[in-house]
Amino acid sequence: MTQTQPNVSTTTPRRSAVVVPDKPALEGLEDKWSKQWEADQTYAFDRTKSRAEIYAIDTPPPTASGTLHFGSVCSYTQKDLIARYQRMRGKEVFYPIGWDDNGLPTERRVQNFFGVRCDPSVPYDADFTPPDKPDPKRQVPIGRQNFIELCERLTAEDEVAFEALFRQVGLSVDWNYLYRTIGEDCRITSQRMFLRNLRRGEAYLQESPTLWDITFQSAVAQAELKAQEYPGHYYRVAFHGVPTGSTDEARSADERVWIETTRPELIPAVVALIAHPDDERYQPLFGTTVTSPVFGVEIPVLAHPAAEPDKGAGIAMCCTFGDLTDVQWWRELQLPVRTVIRRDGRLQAETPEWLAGEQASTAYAAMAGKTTFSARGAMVGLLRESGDLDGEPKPTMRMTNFYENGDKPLEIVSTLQWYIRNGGRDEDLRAALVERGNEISWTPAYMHHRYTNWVEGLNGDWLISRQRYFGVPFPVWYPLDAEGEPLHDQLIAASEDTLPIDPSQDVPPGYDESQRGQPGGFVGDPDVMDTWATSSLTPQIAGGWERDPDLWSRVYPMDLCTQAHDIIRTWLFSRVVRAHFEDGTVPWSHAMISGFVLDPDRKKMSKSRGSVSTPSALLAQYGTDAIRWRAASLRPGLDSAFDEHPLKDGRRLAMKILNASKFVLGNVGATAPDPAAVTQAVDRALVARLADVVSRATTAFDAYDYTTALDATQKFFWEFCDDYLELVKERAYDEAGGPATDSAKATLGLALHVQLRLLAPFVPFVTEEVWSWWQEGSVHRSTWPEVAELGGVEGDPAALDAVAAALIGLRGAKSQAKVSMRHELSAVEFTGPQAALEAVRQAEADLVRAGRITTAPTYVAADGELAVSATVAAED
RNA sequence: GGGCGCAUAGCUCAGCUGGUAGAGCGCCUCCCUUACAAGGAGGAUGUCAGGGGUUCGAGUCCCUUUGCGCCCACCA
Repeated sequence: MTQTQPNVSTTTPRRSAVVVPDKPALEGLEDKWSKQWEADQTYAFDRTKSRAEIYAIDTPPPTASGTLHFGSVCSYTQKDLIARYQRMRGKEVFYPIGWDDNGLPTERRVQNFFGVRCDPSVPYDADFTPPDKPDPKRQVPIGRQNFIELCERLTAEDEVAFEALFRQVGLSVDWNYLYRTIGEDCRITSQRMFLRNLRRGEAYLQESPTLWDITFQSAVAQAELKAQEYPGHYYRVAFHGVPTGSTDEARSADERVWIETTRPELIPAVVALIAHPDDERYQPLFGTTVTSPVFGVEIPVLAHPAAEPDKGAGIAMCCTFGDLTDVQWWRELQLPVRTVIRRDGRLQAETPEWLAGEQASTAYAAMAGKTTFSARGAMVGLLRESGDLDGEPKPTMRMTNFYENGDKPLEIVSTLQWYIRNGGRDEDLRAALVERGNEISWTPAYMHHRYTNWVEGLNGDWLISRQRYFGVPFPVWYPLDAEGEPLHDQLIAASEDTLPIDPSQDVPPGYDESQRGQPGGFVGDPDVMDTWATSSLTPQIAGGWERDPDLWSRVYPMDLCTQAHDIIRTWLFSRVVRAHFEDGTVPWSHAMISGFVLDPDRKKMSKSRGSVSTPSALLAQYGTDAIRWRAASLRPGLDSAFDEHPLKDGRRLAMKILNASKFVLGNVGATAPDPAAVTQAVDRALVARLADVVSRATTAFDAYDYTTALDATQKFFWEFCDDYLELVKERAYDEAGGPATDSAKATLGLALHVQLRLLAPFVPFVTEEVWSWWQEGSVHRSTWPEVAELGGVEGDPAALDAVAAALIGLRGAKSQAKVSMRHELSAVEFTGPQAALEAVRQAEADLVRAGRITTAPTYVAADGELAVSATVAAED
């Protein structure tokens, strides 16, 4: 990474000449200034600063596969507000970003984009070119290396486009620190941390039932589940009592036990019937056996408290595996494994060994090789034939687990997988990780509950292996025994100094390539790590952990983590886990959680429903500053419905900044900010009010409350334009000059100088443009305004309100009379409390000119609000 | 079923430690005014979801009901 000295200017010397364009415009500002910022390295991180001077931000690496939607732009902008504020407060902001390009989303995009699919059995083809017209129905099988090359190619293209978009959004990230989660540094970091976890026993390999997506043919983690309603039927099916082992001599072979199931195709995999221990209906059966319908397999009837008496028939068929309750029963009751579902979701082709006898194997042949759906149909036919199906199936909607990006229900398959401990199976660890959550300060505070809730509800460790291709490989090999079977308990871990490695290409120490896959030789771990296993290390990746100890010592633990609330359970939690194990810390002291931007009908925006508002079009139409202004008005944590109307307001503000600044600097000729020249009462009142705004905006920003900071700032700005500017412009124009004119010009210069800086985090392009007309350096490297720089100007903010009310009263008189604002007024009378009248009297000269009052106003003391009456002069 | 959030003008929302209801948009009326017509000025608009309680006083605090949303659990 290149290290460049940023363009820092703590003082903001005025340009020798003020250059104001005749017709200032918003168009082109994004292009102009993003190029200039790059050229000047305005946001480059100065790594010579100490930890205390640095503000470090961990920001989500966006998935470059796919399009960015409006909500993401808002979310990234909200983080950027904090970054820009902290930078202006004098912090050296460490604000890197990366692309999360490995993982299933990329693979899926590549499959669709090129019309291919990965088949590891296909050999590498150096001359492979993807089909001209991708056919989603007939994806071309290609080898693993070819597939990875296509992933590399497409992500590289996507990332170029993404960087351009992010620059257009005006994020003040330091692009010199850009990382890719599939890049070499990331692979090293990810593998190194895995090896550390492995050495300490925090990562382990285990064969166990796993939630399995049959479409992607990979295990998925608990955090990636979504529960959805899925239509099905209840089938009432008979199991048969048998005399053997029965305590009840009266039982006969045709005695029936009725169960209800939604998955009759799993009857070949049944290992027990289970009812609640207190369920009187089934107590006589506990300890006996029954036989399954059609197949006649003898299975025990057992008691377990997880069985619910009021569900179905109250007695359940336990299969390996139909659902997570089956897994619990299998584990706690020590039942055998009888797997019939293959990893592709079909029933296995060969008749399982426990289905003994002619009848059973004939029956199974009707289901073999079929999908669960077809096999279910076949099984129902068999049950009807044997008379073991009672009545007609009853339709039902049941909640079923899906992979969050999948559309077929998950199966449960017993497989060998890598896990990282996360407290899901360990009370002490869980408590420690809950405690880590308490060490973080949360914005909004209630998001902390989401974290605690999730950690306390974990029911298993974190499954990190995926049976996929485009990801970080596990840096381990396994020796093969004399039969060529891998010895998983004797794994060979790579040493840290050889990373990154790919065990399918690299050879473990003591072996050579010819021994790969040979009996007595070795084999590489075939899986890759899940995306989250790598992105859980973004603080380490960005901060140079083990790669750049000097950098690491200056940025870690970081100050801020920013993200949306949907990934608290994944990204946020997983980073806490990794940091807890490696460093015994939380990775950052503060978490700011953003909400979603929803469809206008308040549904979650989704690409499939075609409702994603493309940010590019909106950015082009309204300008980046308008979009950012909108983002800044969305409070952390709260979802909001997409609405195009406010974007116009944002644009209006940006235009107003441009025009008001042009007026103040060009037409009026405001002078350099100089508090000492502010002498007039109304001018002092304005500065006093501005001091209050500075104070409020600063307090709000310090509390990550950017909406309040924006609110206070823009409210003042509009009043500044509508009232103060209108009021004093004649005085400021006055060619005769004098202290009163000097005071107006100085006040305008001072107010603009402060307001541009208050607005800079929100609308960086237009403020930078105006700043460049009269100041040196970037407004984004100038110092955040402080009350002290207003020179202790004493003023009464209430006086400003009184004068503004007077001016509004004068305009109201003209508006009611339906005449132009240029029209003259006479017989003006101000009525109100003494203090307000006094303030108005002090600004009388300004009011007379601004209101075109032709006769001396009169003042009448009275209770209540300040009121104005006036006579509109007759039309000419 | 557990947890969290929300309910204020037609719309989107602000109202901090309780003290006479606010903003923007939209709407109505007016104004081509030498910063701004993709503008400007003026104006109207509310049983603060319902019901209790504390208090001199409640949009704000407590209890409760209802409705909506999110997270988690729910697969026989």
